[in-house]
Amino acid sequence: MTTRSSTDAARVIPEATVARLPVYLRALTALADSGIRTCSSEDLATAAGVNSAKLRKDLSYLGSYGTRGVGYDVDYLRYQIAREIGVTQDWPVVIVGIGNLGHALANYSGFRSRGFRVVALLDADPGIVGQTVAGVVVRPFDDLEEIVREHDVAIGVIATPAVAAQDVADRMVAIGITSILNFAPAVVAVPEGVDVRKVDLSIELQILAYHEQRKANGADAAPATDGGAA
Amino acid sequence: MTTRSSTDAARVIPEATVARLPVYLRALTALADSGIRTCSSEDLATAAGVNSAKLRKDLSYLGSYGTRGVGYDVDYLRYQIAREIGVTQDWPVVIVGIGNLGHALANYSGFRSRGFRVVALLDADPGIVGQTVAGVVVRPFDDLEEIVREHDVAIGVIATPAVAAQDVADRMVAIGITSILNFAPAVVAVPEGVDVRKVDLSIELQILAYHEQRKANGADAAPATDGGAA
DNA sequence: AGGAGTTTGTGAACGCGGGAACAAAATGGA
DNA sequence: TCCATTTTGTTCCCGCGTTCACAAACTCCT
Repeated sequence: MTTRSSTDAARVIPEATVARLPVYLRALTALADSGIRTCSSEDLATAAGVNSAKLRKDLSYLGSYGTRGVGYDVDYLRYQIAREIGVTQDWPVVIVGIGNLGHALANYSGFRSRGFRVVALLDADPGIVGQTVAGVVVRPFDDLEEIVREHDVAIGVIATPAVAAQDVADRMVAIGITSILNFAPAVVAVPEGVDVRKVDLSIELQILAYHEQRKANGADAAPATDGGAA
Repeated sequence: MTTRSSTDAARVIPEATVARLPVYLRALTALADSGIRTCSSEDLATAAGVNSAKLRKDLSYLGSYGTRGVGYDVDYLRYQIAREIGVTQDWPVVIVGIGNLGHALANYSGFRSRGFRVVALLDADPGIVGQTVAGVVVRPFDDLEEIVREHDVAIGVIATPAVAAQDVADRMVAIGITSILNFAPAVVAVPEGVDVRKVDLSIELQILAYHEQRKANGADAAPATDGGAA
């Protein structure tokens, strides 16, 4: 129905679908590494831990990249999803706050292999600035603007203590960063047009604790889990 | 309508609400630390970064803990939410996989301060076993069962490489762990009754990248026949 | 005491996402 | 060529979650 050329970026993809595309991408990479060239929606859905109908609907938002009666070409679909997400190119990223978590993030190889390149590590603590982490020298937080301009950075990662998070976010936004991944246990407010995603380690544990408590409390039934695999 | 006593655990709280309760808890703690004794739903909603109507509806699933015309008693509400989530007691947790991320998790003070106690660090690598991390000696993965029985552990954290994740999960489930927090970039399948939550660092970045790409691609411009080639 | 002003708790409308079921399209065999 | 088989792409329906809007309940001032 909709005329969609291969460079048509005007289609609207539901948020829920966008959040699953990286999972499909990972599953496809795993399949490709196993030497599998073609797969059905059922196969891929199993590998990704979702329902096959949901998978097909998700993929249909991207276009018709499968062949009825046959399935999907693993490499082709992988490329199409990568292109849609935008990870065929490398995204430069800065990490602010080189504590325990920042350390781990700087060393995380999954970033580079999935389309991201850490161009700088920043910290406000003079005791940390100058240290070498993951082969990179930690620079003072005030260098943020220079680094962002030099590498045209659009994505920033906050791994500072909670109290510093809002300040860092404000500074990032002022300099032109438009996407923030926040690991600090704090709500950061940003103006319209800036995306923030948050990852809170203890919140995830608390959610598990809630369900765990209910299991223990006898209760009536199993608390429907989110992605419980079959 | 529903008769709800303070110890009634049969009420069903929507998943979306459960996921926000820890955020409210954090916001309340922040308010309490600022010396604020009472707050309105508007205040708390702002602090938590949500809509006040949503906040009130969420809290209404727990009971009527506010006072009309006045607001909420910060400490009282905080206790009620903590009790509902189940973090008035301490939950013992084991962390498997003491690489970069496991290291950071072991050192993360937010766990202990929010109701969780890391009772053991485990790794399958003999080169890591025996090291002291966060004041705890890393033990061999095979000690899992002994530790889980000794401390009555219900929650396990997986911070291993992707290939090991499913094995570790299977082992955890076999031993009786019923809640898993998975940091490995892999889908883990578990039987019914076991809860799994996953945190994938690069997936979060990929979601940001998708939106970033769309911002760059001519944004919301009217979808002319030709995809904006600007 | 009574009314004005606040703020909570909730009923109802609405929109999004999930899942089943089916039509459309491709392959392969007779 | 034509039919059976397979698997995708899509439509329809349902349930959950979000939001609006308002009645109920409490305080404070006169």
